[in-house]
Amino acid sequence: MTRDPSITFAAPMNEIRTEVAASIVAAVPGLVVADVYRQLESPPDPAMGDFAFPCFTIRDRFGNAPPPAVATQLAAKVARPASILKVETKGPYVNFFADPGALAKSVLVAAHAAGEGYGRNEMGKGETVVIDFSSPNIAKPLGIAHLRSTVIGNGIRRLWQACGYTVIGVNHLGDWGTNFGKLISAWKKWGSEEELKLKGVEFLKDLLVKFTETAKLDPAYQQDARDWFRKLETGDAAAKALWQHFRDISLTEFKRVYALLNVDFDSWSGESDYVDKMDAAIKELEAKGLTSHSEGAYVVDLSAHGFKEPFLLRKADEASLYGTRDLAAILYRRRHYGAKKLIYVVAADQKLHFKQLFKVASLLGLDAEPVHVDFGLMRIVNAEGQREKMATRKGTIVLLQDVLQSAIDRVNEIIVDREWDEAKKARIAHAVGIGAVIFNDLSRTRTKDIDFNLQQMLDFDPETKAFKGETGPYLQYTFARLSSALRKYGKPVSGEVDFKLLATDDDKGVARQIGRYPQIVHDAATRYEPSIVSRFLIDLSGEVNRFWKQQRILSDDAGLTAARVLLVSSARQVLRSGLALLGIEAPEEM
RNA sequence: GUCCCCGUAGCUCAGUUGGAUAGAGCGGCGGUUUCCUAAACCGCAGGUCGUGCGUUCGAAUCGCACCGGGGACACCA
Repeated sequence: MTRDPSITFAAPMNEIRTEVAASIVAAVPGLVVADVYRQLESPPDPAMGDFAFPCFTIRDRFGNAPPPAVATQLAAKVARPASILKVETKGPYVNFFADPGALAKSVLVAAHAAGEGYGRNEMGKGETVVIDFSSPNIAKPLGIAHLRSTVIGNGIRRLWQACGYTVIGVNHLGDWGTNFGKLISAWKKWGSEEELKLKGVEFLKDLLVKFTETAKLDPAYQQDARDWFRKLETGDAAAKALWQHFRDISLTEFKRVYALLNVDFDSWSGESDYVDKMDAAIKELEAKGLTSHSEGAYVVDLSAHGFKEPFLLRKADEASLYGTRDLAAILYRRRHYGAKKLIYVVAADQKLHFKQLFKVASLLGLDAEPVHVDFGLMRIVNAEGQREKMATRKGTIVLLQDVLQSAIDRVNEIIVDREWDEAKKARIAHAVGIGAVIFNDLSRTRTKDIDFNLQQMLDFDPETKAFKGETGPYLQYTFARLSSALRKYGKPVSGEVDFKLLATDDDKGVARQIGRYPQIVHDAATRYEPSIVSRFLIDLSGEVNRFWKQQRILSDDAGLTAARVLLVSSARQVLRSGLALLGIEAPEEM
């Protein structure tokens, strides 16, 4: 599916690939270009060629000869396409070596023509998707665990935009529920406007923790909290005013962190916005006869659909649950935005919840595709050396703001001697520090759990004062190097150059990576996997830096310089574009 | 107990959806700068792909079983 050749967009490598497939089909009657195209692989080592055709499946057309013999016969029959330099047999494979000039031309003409739009496609033209991400709980500080949903969601949002979709980014704030009964109850007992002003959300969290501990010993507290939540849900003015106050304080703090991360949302409607839509959703369920009572609660029985547990609509005390609000929200998003796809970027521990939710929604006839994009948990290693889920109540929370700040501090150590004014230093420290943190998260497959480790997150050598290895700063550094060379060049980049001059393996290595980009964007979007972009940018930067060491861009040879300037400017453009997809800035200098 | 995710070099991870000799980064050892940013580049060392069966011309990749880590399993979100 990710290699569906019917999806066409500016993917220059695919043109040469099609030529290769056509040449094989011409040599072996009966084969279909699309099939052969799909079977073409990239050899594990560029020294083995650019495209490889495995001969295992066409043995029957060669008298069931062993694959290596088939390869030899096929190679002899293939008419070499124009953009292919040579055709070689290696074991069961027929390998095609793209002509460096032809490869460079096909890639760079496309990249230059598309400009900043290179890599985008029109797959989703006219369609809308809603993506729910970040979605923190009010009255708890943003912890490092919130980083995952925020940056993965932001990445997916940008990827789908790059595929032509209209994307609505929703921050579904956790601003409703029994917790707020507890919080109000706690506030009535121990609240202090002064402390709240001083400590902000941290103070609200302390109140909740204190309440939870006290309530363990005295059940009367629980009852008080339930009463307060009921008042809140039935519109009690005093309760509502306090809730609004806590919400405002939290939001102000959250927005500061989002600004640091360069993340924004189209909608901030949280759970509370669906309180007045829950009854309508429940009525729809009732109209279809899907509701029932069980153990005092009001539920949707899902046992006929392979679920042991029912979907809870109302608790025994009539109070709503987050599932009820999620149900109202999913219907609203489909109807209000006309979305064909509803994406939820939420940790893997909620898989069951979303399976149930999606099932209930489909029983109501939801005609959109809901997708739970799950990701691994951020774990913390506790005092006994055991991994466990981070939890606000256990105090095992690392503040996101603190992590971001220490990243920025480290960059400041590096650039302290640069001859820049303070504003510029601050700007670059911010871009690079935040880039390090975001990339660290987005560079691994999203379903894997992560052990929180600040040291590892900010892989930093105090001796040389530098970030090392496969990091955000590595990509930014590569970008800055290229920017520097182009600044020095100082002239407009021409798209009309002699591509044959880009003849070295180093030139070809860079061009090949640039050519992969459109397919990378497509694959990363359809697999909801920003790390595909991250890995690609590492590969591209590796090629660029190897090139940088081995070759010169600016030289006395005007023709070669012009060609290499085009190559390098395209690479730089892809770096900036790819980093932007990940939500990472690309400073010109660092 | 049932279900889900993960297990690849000392550490952190890739592995083109079943193909060639399993690749990077960090850490270790050794190199590279009269020249566009050395936050870089090159080389060396380091692997029974958790274990065992099976499917296949071919398995890190698919199936089954087991081991280890994490998570979920109705009135929290």
